[in-house]
Amino acid sequence: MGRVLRCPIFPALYTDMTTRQLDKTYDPRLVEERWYRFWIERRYFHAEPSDSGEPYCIVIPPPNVTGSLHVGHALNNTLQDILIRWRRMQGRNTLWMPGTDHAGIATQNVVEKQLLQEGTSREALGREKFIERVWQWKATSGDRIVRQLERLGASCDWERLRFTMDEGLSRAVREVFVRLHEEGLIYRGERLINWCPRCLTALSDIEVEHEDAKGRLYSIEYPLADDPSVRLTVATTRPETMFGDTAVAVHPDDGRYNSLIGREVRVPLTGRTIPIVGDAILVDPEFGTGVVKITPAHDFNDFEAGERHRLPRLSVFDHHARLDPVGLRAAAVEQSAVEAVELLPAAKARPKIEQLLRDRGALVKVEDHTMALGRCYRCKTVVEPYLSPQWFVNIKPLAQPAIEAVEQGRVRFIPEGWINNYLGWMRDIKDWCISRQIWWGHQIPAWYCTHCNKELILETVHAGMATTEAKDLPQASRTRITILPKAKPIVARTAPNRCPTCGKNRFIRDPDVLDTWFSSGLWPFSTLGWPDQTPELKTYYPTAVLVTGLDILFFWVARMIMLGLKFMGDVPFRDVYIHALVRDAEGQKMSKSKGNVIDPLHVMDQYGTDALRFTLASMASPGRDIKLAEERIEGYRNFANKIWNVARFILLHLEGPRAATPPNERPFPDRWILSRLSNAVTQVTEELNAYRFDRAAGALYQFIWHEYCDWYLELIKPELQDPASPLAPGIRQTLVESFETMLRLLHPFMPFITEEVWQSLPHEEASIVTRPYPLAQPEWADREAEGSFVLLERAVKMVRTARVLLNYPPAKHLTLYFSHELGGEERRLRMLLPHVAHLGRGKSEIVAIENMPAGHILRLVLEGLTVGIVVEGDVDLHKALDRIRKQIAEGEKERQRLEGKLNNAEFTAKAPPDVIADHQERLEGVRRDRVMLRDSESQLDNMLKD
RNA sequence: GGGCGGAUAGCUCAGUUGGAAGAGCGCUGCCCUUACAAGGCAGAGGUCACAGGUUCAAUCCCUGUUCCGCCUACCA
Repeated sequence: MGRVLRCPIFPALYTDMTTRQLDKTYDPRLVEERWYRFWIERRYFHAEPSDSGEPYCIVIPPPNVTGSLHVGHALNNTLQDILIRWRRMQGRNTLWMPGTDHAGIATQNVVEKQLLQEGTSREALGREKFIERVWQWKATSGDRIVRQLERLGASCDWERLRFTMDEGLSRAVREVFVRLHEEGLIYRGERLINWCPRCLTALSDIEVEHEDAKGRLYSIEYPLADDPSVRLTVATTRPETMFGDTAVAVHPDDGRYNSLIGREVRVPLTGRTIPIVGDAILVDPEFGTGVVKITPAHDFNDFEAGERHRLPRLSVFDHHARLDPVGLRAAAVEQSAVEAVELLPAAKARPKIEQLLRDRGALVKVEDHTMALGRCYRCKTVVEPYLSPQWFVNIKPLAQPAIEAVEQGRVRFIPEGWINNYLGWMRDIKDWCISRQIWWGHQIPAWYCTHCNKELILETVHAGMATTEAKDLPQASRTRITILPKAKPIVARTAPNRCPTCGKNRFIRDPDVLDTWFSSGLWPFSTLGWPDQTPELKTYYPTAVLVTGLDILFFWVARMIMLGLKFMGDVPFRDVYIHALVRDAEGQKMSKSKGNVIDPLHVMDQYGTDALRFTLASMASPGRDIKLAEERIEGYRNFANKIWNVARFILLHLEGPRAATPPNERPFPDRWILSRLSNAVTQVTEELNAYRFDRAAGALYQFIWHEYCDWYLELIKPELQDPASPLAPGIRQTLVESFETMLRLLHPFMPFITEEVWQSLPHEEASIVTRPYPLAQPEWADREAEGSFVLLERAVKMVRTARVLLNYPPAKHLTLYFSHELGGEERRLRMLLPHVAHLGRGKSEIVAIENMPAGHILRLVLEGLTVGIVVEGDVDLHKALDRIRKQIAEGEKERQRLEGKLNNAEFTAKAPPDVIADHQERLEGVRRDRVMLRDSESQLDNMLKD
């Protein structure tokens, strides 16, 4: 004990620990940061296109710059790092491309909150100053997530770190935008879009999260304009939108109403009359009253119905989703009603409207009703369908090739089940709203000639908004402009010099920025240098695999496939590995508000990075969410400690000569462990090839703990502890060799402890990081040794069981007789007996013989193996008798089951021969054991009577 | 409303081209045996959700039911 660890490469690494002894427990805090720096200094993670080896590239799902490492990141990046480190060790030209995402709305929110605390706002600052401020924020805090990924051990090529707002990536964004616009695949138009009244921006369809909410269904009577005695009853969940109604619809085949089509009804509380139209798409005559109001400016279905019937659009909300007095008056709402509801958000306006309708006698009934509510995915505010001019991608032409690529298997999904999800979404894809009314992001490369579009550029956001804006917002925001849909944009890579129409050079740039996911959609090629044809692009595109969570399948994965195919002419990645969501131990989604968040940084502090990584890998079974419990992490912390102590053991016993022994001269334990090791190598490699991280981790755990530690180390201890042992040099060699191989096998999963331990072993290379990944050694496979082990294990377990059963103290001498009924096993058993004696614990003298001496001998039986135990002194035999009776009962059940089966004519006629032979063999064993057990039972009985 | 996935030991989860049910944690008992008590050894614990069907044989394949997740959707 007490060897000094010294790093042979960088002795300085250990200067502060030169007197450090190998403690009994592994302390990750002492080693992790040190080794990470070592790896970075040696540039092990850096890749060049000119490097040797088949390229293997993964682009990181760029975390938000605002992000802090959460357990989902930890899982995602652990899996990527396992793949990358594994492939690097296999000699591939391995690039893990890292980067962060500017995360438009999220980042803007973070900085805005800061400004609020400082008593100011982005509007007061103005656009340029604000953006400057965000960059400043990014410079100081934006790298936090990068440092946390380093902490996780992520072997990214940090020299290539990218950011979605880098100049290079921004150039790619402009290039893509311009080209798509040139092809007519990007257009600007006034549509109903999802609007977040808190973020004050448009959202794409998938940025809206749906949830069921309790609401009410209001039935309201609309009187016929020319005959108020006839009233149509309309049901709505949102009575506040009725002011914007521009028609009511009935089913054209509905005999109750179709004669009324073409006549008009009066909208209650207004001076307006609107037409009755027939619409077979919108109206289900079976539902409700069969009459539907149409509000094209505030409902997606109604918007489309409005298109079909060329109805006007009346917007009655402002951009804070409050009832807008200007809009209300434009909709001819009665003054008293306007005063009652103006500037109220929908939820507050609803009871007032309910009262107004009641007073008017227009409210027929109100029922409880559940409805789907959309919320902003960033701030959870209820989104409002809102009419405004926006930019869109005409997505169908891009979607088609992306559908085919997956159908043809050019992009594989793992697990495959998600393919249908993907295809279903892609086939039904809607145009993508890509403009956002925020400041932080890629500003749209479109300019308007202020001369030619004079009337179309307004200083207010919406005709109805001026009043509310002036009231609520500071001075600076009033300069905000709205460019009406009819304005003609000039889309270009750089700002235009002169207007092609009028020749003047006064332009205003479109104030909108692009959806964050527009730039992340280019990530696999923009990070590699596109639009330039760089060596990186040629070498590493298409990338090997994308590792991601399901939550961004549509946001990100689908768009990368579409844009990759469009601009690179090839898929961005061959495989998409989709991992699960990490939940808490109760299966709840982790969230700050629930307070059930497991902080990976805290976990790493407490248990070590390797323990966290191994836990996540172990639990990454496909198709099932991960319920992460802290006890599990603790278990793998113990596993790390186990490895640490193996290293201590080996260093302790390494003194003395080592010699390579020819395979056929190796002692049984060495032959056995090498055979098992080769098996583990094969298994781990196969599982990694199939992205079965859980099974690979399981195989490693099983091999290292339960084969290597529990059996191999115990088997060789006597030889190592015997200074005169002629076998010791060979065993030492196998010991070091097998352990080093095992460390390499484990390294992608537990990089820190494997490096730490590896460095303490004799070695020539600089680091385990660049050592080759183990290959299965066919010459190590040894069926003979594996067969012997099975016999050994049985014999040892019997001796151990016997001691426990008899309550036999370890110090008390035990004489054991073994016999084996199977021919040919006798010799093998004799060879194993010294090991049995040693592993059986305590002092044992073991003899193998065919005929046991008569007398006070207790016999135990296990699968054809019999052990006779000479009992000395007083022992409690009742437990042993109970055990034997239990065995007899179990054997009896098994015997009946097997006999029943073998007596079944159909079974013997139809089952495969090997199955039948197996059954027969088992039956023979059971019968044999039965004789011995009965014998033991009566012996014990007699002994107890004495 | 549509689609997908899950239901196996007290807990978290593996597994089986259909042929004697597995791990980790927890629990019980013994052991501080000079690598490791964050350990060792020996145990207890399961009609593999329910009901049918196919088969010589079903936890596994098929059908239906119940419960739980997730994705998706315009039913006012």
